[in-house]
Amino acid sequence: MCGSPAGIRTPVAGSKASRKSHHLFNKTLTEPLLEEATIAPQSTFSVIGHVFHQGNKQEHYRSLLSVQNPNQYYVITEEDIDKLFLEFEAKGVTLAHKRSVEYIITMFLKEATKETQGKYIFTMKDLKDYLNTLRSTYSVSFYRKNITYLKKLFRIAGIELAESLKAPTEFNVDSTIVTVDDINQFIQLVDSLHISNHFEDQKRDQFVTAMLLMAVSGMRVSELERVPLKEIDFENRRIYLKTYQTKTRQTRVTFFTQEVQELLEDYIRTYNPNMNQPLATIPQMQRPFRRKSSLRNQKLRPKHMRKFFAQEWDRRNGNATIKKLLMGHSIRYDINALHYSHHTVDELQESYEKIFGDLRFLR
DNA sequence: TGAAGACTCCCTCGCGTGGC
DNA sequence: GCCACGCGAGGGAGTCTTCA
Repeated sequence: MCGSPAGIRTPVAGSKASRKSHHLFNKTLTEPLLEEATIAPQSTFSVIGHVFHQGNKQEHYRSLLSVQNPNQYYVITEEDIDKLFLEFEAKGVTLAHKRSVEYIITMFLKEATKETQGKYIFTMKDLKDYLNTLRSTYSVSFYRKNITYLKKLFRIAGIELAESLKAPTEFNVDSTIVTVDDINQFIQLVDSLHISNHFEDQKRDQFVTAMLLMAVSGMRVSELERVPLKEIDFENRRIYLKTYQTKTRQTRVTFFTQEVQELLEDYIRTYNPNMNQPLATIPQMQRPFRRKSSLRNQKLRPKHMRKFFAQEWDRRNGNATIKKLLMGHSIRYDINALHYSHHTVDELQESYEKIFGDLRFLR
């Protein structure tokens, strides 16, 4: 193992350092291969040939190494890393996702390998130690992520260990239960901050309206951010989400209650916001939870509004297929929804009214 | 305040299995 | 051999926290 267990979080988490290390993914391999490279104090390597072998890539790289036991080493080249990221670029993944994979790969290369002129070399023991450290330091889900992208890199590099890497299956599910009372208490808490001048009028109204809109429509925070106010059909209480506005790239329609309709209209009348902008952005929704300790220490977050929608729909015995359609859940394996249970927008809204028509929070 | 880091959520894919 | 089904792995976007 090349790094100390405690060293994983700090050096890589240092954003400046990790940003600098991104040169890994842009550099092309031009240097002579492994000339007089040293891997570890006890192991000396030197180039013994530059002939490209058509067979196993790892054998080829090992053939370039003059070591006592070449088979115990695994080699990752910058070209392998470039190939990994070429795939992401070709797919057009988001910058955030690319960065998160870069972070995982950089962490591995830095902590578990030795770099010599554009080559990253490690042993099985290095890998085992690294994985043990990861497993004991981070959550299961983050450990799983690491396994996923290391496997991908190993496959590209022709490292057979890829097929031996298995991640634990368990993962954490946020099973927070959210009721009308929970949301009422939350609003009271916000109002207490408002009264004590910790919340400006507009901020309070924007925050509460946005939270309730998500609670009654089932929209995600990111979806709320992508819908300009002018695209909300206030009169009919409908929101048509386009492909670029949803997480799943599927269009859908969702609805909101009369109470939220009144809140939205009041907000617009009172503050005259830019109708080309959304009701609230993600930072505007998140910041109060960081800034205000009483909000920070309670259980609800913006994402729980969508959970409330799903849970309250069930508590009121709403139709499961319609819930899927309103929330934008996949119906790929739902034969009923896919082939038989089709609904017009009016029918969906009629069902919505039956279930959520009397839903109110502010009494 | 924005970006990075550390997760969480949930959709899709692929493979194994069992019934016909 | 085909098909339906279930399940776990893979994968990528979303969300929240931390940091400079």
